[in-house]
Amino acid sequence: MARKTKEDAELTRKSIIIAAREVFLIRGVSRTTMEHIATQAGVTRGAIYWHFTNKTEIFQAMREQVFLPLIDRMDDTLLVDNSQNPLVQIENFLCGTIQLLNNSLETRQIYEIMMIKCEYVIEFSVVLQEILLTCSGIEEKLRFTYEKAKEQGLLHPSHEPAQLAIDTQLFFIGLLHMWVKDSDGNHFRNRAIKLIKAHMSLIIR
Amino acid sequence: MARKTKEDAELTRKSIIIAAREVFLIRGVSRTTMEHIATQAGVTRGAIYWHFTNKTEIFQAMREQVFLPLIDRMDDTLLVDNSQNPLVQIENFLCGTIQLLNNSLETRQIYEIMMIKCEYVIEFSVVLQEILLTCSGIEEKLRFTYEKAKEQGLLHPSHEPAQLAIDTQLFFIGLLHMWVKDSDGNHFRNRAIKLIKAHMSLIIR
DNA sequence: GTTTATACATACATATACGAATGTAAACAC
DNA sequence: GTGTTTACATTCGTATATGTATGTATAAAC
Repeated sequence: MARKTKEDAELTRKSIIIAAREVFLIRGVSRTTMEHIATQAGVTRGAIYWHFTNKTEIFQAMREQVFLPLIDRMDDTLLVDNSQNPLVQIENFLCGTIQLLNNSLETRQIYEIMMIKCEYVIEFSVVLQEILLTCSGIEEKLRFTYEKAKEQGLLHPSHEPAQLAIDTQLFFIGLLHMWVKDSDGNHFRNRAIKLIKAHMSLIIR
Repeated sequence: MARKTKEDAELTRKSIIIAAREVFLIRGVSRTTMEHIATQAGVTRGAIYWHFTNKTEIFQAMREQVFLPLIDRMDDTLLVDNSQNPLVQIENFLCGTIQLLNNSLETRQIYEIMMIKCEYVIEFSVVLQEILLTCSGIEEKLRFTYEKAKEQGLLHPSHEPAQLAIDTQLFFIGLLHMWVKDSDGNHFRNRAIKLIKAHMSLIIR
């Protein structure tokens, strides 16, 4: 059909990513075909192959929409802002992530896709490596913040920042996984904020 | 070919499940075909269709091999054995699971498949429900054990058994997920036991 | 205003997967 | 020892997915 302007082309590119997200969520990444995505986006496979070389590239484009903001927000909340109580900073970061999941359908769906609608085979091993790297980054920033808390005497003397950082990180990874799986919301989604506060209260004294 | 005895048939059935596990691990559940499994098992698709109606049924048969023992072991460690310190019981249960993963290739692979090589689409929603149910069971049993600990004065007065149970559960879910993803072993696998002890030490006083 | 590159749609060739139907030889029941 | 069922292997039809090649109309470059 008719060629479109650059702006139009960028629009269809984005609509393809949105369509992919919607179909990934329902059918899982492996089982969705280019045709599924094309139909959902209201284009043909030709359009998709013009913008992306294959499905993995669409997946990566989708993933960047949530991971880059996550790291930014983490830096903002944990590293930059130095005015607050470090423990409150951590709590704010964790609660902020949950609130983001609650408020942003897009983020919520992409998390769900990445956690339970995707098979991390060799083809996706790069993604897995990136996830591990991101986790290392989170652990480091948590440790940094817990160290600030220790310096300010907010922690129990026997608690080591490194241990607390990992414990909080694993708690939160577990929470995110259950948050995603608990689509009814009764077990984890509705209680997430309370669970975070309870976790932090275990650490304070 | 020649018909085999009942024992032989049971053997091929089991070899199909083993083959499925090996292929699932490499290619992911969605991307493995019956042909892949058949080739790996040294049989034809005909044999597989004789023993199982479809791939999901093979997956379920594989899954039962680890989930039923898990629940049994949980009951044994947390509920039945009343002689020990409840907090030690919990630690033993958690460490025991990690040791099982270390010692049993089969368990390790099935966990990996269930966590990062499987897409939980509608077809597998039953599995997801079962996982949530199992988690509820774990939480309940942890709470029961933490209540015993509180009765014995082993907990800090401000710590509620219900909160501790969820915190420990989420910590452990996170640990299992990272344990599986960390195939190099440097970040989580080698440190898992230490991390569990650190987590429990946060609770003791 | 002509040319060229772009942004797709369409068509095609190839490969793969599934489930069912059919074939078959030996185990088992009698 | 014959009939029947079992435990598969083989074959077939159909559907679906992929990537590429080609067609095409227009935006943009000049």
